Amino acid sequence: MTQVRTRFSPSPTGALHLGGAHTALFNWLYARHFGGVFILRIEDTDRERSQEKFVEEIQESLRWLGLNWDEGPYRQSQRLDIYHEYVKRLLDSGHAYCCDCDPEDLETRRQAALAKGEKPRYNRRCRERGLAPGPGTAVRFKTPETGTTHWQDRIKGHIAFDNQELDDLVIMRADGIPTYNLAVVVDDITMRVTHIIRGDDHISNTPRQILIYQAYGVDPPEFAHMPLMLGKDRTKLSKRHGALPVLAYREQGILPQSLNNFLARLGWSRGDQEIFSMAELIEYFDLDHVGKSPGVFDQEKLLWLNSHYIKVTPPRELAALLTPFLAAIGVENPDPDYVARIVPTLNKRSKTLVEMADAARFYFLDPRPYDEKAAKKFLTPASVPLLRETAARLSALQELSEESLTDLLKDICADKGCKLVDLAQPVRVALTGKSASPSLTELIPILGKEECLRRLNNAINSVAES
RNA sequence: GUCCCCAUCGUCUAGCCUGGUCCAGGACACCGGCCUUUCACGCCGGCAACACCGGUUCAAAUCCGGUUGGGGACGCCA
Repeated sequence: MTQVRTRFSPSPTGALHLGGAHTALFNWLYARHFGGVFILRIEDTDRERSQEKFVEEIQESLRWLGLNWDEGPYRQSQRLDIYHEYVKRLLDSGHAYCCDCDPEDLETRRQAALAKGEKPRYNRRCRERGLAPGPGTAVRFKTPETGTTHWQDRIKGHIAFDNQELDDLVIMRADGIPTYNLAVVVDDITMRVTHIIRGDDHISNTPRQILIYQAYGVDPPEFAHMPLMLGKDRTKLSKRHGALPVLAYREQGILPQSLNNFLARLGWSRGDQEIFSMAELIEYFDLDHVGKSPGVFDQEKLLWLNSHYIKVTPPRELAALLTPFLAAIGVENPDPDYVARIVPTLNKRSKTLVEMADAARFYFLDPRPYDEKAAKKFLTPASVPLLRETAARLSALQELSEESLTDLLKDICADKGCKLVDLAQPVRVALTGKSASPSLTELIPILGKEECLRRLNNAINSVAES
C-alpha cells in the first residue's frame, strides 16, 4: 500500500478559524494514523486578499494545537512556473482554450441569470475560436458536454454530477495566475496527495477537479468531504456565533488538548467515548466513523472538556500553562514551585485558565479591597471575636496541616458554640477577600502562618474602621 | 431558481451498511438529591429524540420511494 499523504491547504485571507482547525485536525489524524505524511500548503493565489501575517498566524495556530506538518509550507504563489507548464499541457492536448471575454460583461450576465432564477453558466463563446494565449486572455477548461462525473466519497458515499451542470471554468486568469481548481489539482498531483479531506462545501468543486485529473491522465485521489460545522442557528459557523480564531481560544485559557478533543468528536466518534488523548485519537481515528450530517459548535461542551483537562493535567505542567495568565492579573515571574502548589486547590473550580488565574489572585496579592457583599455579610462586629480567636490559635499552632487546621477550626466552634460555617466564612473573606474559595485547610498552609495572621488582623481592623 | 449534500434527545452522538437483542444507549446542558467550612469536584437520580407520508417485510431508527425541513455550491474567490 502506498504511503498516505494528506494536506491542509488554507488560504491566508484571515486567521485560522474553528472550521479550518477541524479539517486540519482530521487530515493530520488520518496521516498520523497511517504513519503517513501531513503537508501544509498555503493557497495564496488570491493576491488581493492574501496577507503574510495570516500565513504566520495559521502556522502559529497549528503549532499551538500540536498539528505538526512534515512538508511545507508550500506556497502556491511560488509555484507559478509549474502551473503554467500544466496549463500549457492542457492547451496542447485540447482540454483547454483561451478566452478573451470581458470579465465585467460576464459578471453582468451572471447577475442577470441569478436574478432570473437560472443557473449562471458561461456561454462558451470562445470554446471553438482557437484564440492564442496572450495578454488579456484567460484560459478555460473544456468541460465535456455530456456524461456524468462521479466518485465514491469516503464519507458521503457515491456522488454524481451531470457534466452538463458544470461549465467551462477559468483555470488561469488573464494575469497569468491560476485559479483555485487548477492549482489544487496540480499541487495534489505533484505533491502526490492520496487523500483529500476537506469541508463538504467543496463537493461541487470535486467533479471539476476530477475532470482535470482525467485530462492529465492521472487517477484522482480519494475524496472525503466532511460535514461543515455550523453555528447555533445552523448556518455556516461565523463570528456572529461566537466562534473565534483558534488563537483566541488560547487567550481565553482553553487548552489545546480540549480543542482537539472537541473538534475530533464533532463529526467523528468511537462508541460512547468522549475523552481522547492525542495518542488515542491517532490510534482510533478513521474515515468510516465520520458522520455525514453537520454539527453545531457547542461552547458548553468545549468548556466541559477544558475543565476536565484542567483537572487531569499534572500540576507542574498546568502551572507552566497558567503562568502567562497570572501575568495578566499583575503577577510577574511567580515561583514555579509555588504555582504548582496552588494548582491542585484551583483545578476543580476552573473551567479556563483565565478563571483559574482570577481565582488564584489572593495567593499572590492582598485580598483587600474585599468583595463588597462578602465583607458586608461576613466581616461583622460579631465575627471579630472569632477572627481573634482564630488568629490566636493559629499563631500557637506548631504544624500547619489539613488535619491540624481542621481540628483548630472545630475546636474554636466547640468552644464558641458556633457552627463551622459561621467561623469559616469570616475567615475565608479575611484571607481571600471572597466568600468562595478553595478549602481553608488547604489554602492556609500555602499562604503560610505569618501571612494568614497578617490578613486576619487586617480584617479585624477593617471591621473596627467601618 | 438550478445542482449537490444532510435529517436520532436543546446540543455532540451510538445504533443504520450486515432489519428483530432499541417502548433507542452515552455525553454536554438543564432539573432534583447526596456529600460538604464556601464555591466547586464527585456520586446518585430525572427530563428529553428515531422529521413526515407511503412501500418492502412476520418484523424498520435500520432497506426503498416521495414530501417537508435544513445546509452548501453556483466567480478571471478559495
